[in-house]
Order: sequence, then C-alpha cells, then structure tokens
Amino acid sequence: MSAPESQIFIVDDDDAIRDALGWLFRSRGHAVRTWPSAEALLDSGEIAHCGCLVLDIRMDGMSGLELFDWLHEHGHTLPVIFLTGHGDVPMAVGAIKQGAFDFVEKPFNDNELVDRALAALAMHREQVSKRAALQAIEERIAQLTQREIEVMERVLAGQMNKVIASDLGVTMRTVEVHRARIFEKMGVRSAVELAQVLAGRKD
Amino acid sequence: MSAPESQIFIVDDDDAIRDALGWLFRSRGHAVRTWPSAEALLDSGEIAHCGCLVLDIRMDGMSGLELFDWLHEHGHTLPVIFLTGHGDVPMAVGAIKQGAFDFVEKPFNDNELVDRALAALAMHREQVSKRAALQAIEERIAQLTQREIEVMERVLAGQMNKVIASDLGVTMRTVEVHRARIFEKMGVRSAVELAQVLAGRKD
DNA sequence: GCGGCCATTGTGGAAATCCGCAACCGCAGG
DNA sequence: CCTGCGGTTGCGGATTTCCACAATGGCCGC
Repeated sequence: MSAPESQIFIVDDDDAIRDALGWLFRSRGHAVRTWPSAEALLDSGEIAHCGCLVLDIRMDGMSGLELFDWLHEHGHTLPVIFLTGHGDVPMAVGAIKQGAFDFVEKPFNDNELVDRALAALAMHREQVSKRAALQAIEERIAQLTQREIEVMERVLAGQMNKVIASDLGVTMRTVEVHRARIFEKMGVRSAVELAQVLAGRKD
Repeated sequence: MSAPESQIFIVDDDDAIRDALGWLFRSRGHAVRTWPSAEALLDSGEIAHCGCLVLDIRMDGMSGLELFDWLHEHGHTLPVIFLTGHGDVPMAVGAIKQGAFDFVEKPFNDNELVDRALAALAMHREQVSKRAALQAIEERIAQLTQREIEVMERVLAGQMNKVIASDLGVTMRTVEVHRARIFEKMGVRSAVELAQVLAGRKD
C-alpha cells in the first residue's frame, strides 16, 4: 500500500529459497511478497501490484516460463527475472528474446540479484508512466466522433481546410468546427501540437 | 556485388565448420563469405558489406564476443548470430541482452540456422532503410542555418510567427522568410508535415 | 574590393485560419 | 413529444499565414 506498484514478487516452490529471498530484499528495505506457486500468485489477483517478478523456472504445476507466457498473453507487461538451477542456453536465450529482464542461475550473487531487481523496478516505473501517458492520449482519441477522426487524419496529412472540405463533401465552415472540437478534445492549440502529441506511438 | 549489403559473413577458425556453413548457405542460394578469424575480417575492410554475421565465440586472437563489442563501439550495427560449442548461460544472456540477434549452440540444426540468418538479413535490411531515412533527415537539418533552427524549434513548439518574432527580437516578416526557407530545405509544405517528419526520432 | 551567403525589413495583397453567434436536421432515448 | 448530441451551414470579422518584389548590412573567401 505504501508502494502500490513497486513491490517485488517472488515465486518459488522451495520454502528455503523463498524465505532467503524474502529476507534478502527486506533486509535492504524493499517491499517483497512471496508465493509458493504460479497458481497462488494468479489466484490472489495481486499481480497488478507487482513491479518486478522473480520467478523460479522449475516448479510443480505451472512453470515459471508458462507463467511468463501467460502474463504476456494477458497484457501484463512487467519485468521478470528468471531464477533457475537447471537452465540451459536455449532456454535462457528464448526467455531473454521474449522479453525477460534477466535470467540468473542458482546459486546467485545476492548483491547482483538485488541490483538487477532494482533496475527492473526502475524500468517498470518508466513503463508505467509511459503507458499512462499513451493511454491518456488514447482516451482523448476515444472521445472524438467518427467524423472528427476523419477530419483529424486529413489535418495530420497536412491538408488545408478547403481540401478537406471538398474531400469530405462538406463546407469549409464545417471542417473548421470539427477542427476546433478536435483541438479542444485533444487538449492542444494547433495542428502542430496535435502532430507532436500523436507522434511517438504506433497506430 | 549482386547484393551489396545482403551477404552472410561467417567467422570461425575451424576450417571444417567454415566450409560446412559456406556450403550450407550456398546450397540454398545465399551469398556467403567466410573468414578464419575476427582479425581477418576487420583487416579486409569488407565489414560494411555484411548483412548478417555468424560468429564463433571461441577463436584464437580476438574472440567472437570481442569482435561483437568492437563492432558496437565503432557504430557497426548489424545482426550477429553467435555460434558456440562451449557456451554457458551467463554468456548467452549477456550476448542477447547486448543486442546479439541469436545465440546458437553446436551442434546446430541446419534449417534453423538458415532461417535465423535469413531473419537477421531481413532485419538488417529494415535497419538499413530506416537509418537511411533518418540520415536523410539529419542531412536536411544540417543544411539549416543556426537562425533557421531557432525558428524551427519555436514553430514546432506551436508558437505563432508574431510570438516567435518578439521572442527572437525580430519582425514577423523575418520569421516568415525563415519559415519559408525551413519548409523548402526540409522538403515539406507545412508545419504539420514538418512535425511529422521530425517525429519518430530522438534528438 | 567583389560576389555570395545570411539575417534582416518593408509594402501590399491574396489566401487561410480562427471564432462568436445562430440555426437546421436526423436520430436515439426518456 | 421533447431533449440532447452530432453533423451541418451561414455570416461577418479578426488574425494569421503565405508570397512576390525589393532592398540593406555584415561577414567571408577569392
């Protein structure tokens, strides 16, 4: 609750490892929650509060890799650090290429693991704020009517009002009205600002 | 010469591997060049013609990883597929995180390696064209005078000519002239287009 | 010193954008 | 039936942008 999305989650079916990791992070002042299995974590519904997931690969039931895939498929994009005592190269390569934050073999170096986890948390905070910004834009776009979107597309294409007007088969005045509403709803004051805001995001 | 930047380069100090890989790719109709060492490749000055580098890690002299780092430091950004018979997990993870395209253990599957190499070539072509586009923009920006850049920054900030004028301590007319020149040099016809062109690139 | 590039300014007009005020129409919902 | 929303249009005026034509002054290299 103090740090809603900055908690470190640890999933490992080995009690000893779980306790050791919990102690490790807590001793350095970081909020940590531990889970004995992937299912336990998912069932808790707490996944949204996770800022960094330290995941054992070999577990009974759902494996770490399976949980990783599940999270991806369900849009939960958060940094995952895999922890394993039986990893091989192809597995590690696959995990990293699929976007895992790191892949660490046991036994691991305490300091390094903490550093990686903190780096992961920092990256997650970055992502969260960026996503928030992007979503704010999407919400504004969602407020636009269909007609306004048509006009906006053409404005962004650099077309003049008169062109847009004849293009859509309406008068210039109508385009002007739409244009004004677009600027208002999108929270900008000119076509240039609009272009800036909409830049840096793939449609 | 037929495909200047689409050649596959193979670097391995094992003659047998080199020949086998050369044969493998050529038998499938892909241009390949092989080198017995990292130094041989660098000395040849042919690196710019490479579209995909298949690199053995353990070699006499400069290792595959060292060559990889060297290329990075010298701005040669091209997809590298590491090939190794003695790789460990940390090495693989490190290589991938540093941007290696893939990390394959020997013995490898012929079809998979060819597929990966082709994917790497495709990615490289993408990168090359994108880089070319970005450089074209940079060259246009380079043509702008200092004053024009100052004006452009303000235009992109959505400021009106009158504001820019008082801001820079000149008359509106002067700003208009600069503005026109900017559009001309940048090859656009409006401020919106300018914003579009300059979007999607970090300053 | 001359020519070229750059920054600057003016005049004056055409074209485009921006806006408040007002209104009509069609359609969905209460 | 009345209301609200979205799309549409008109009028008229203030602002802003865009441009052609014309010109001055500074700096730099030949």
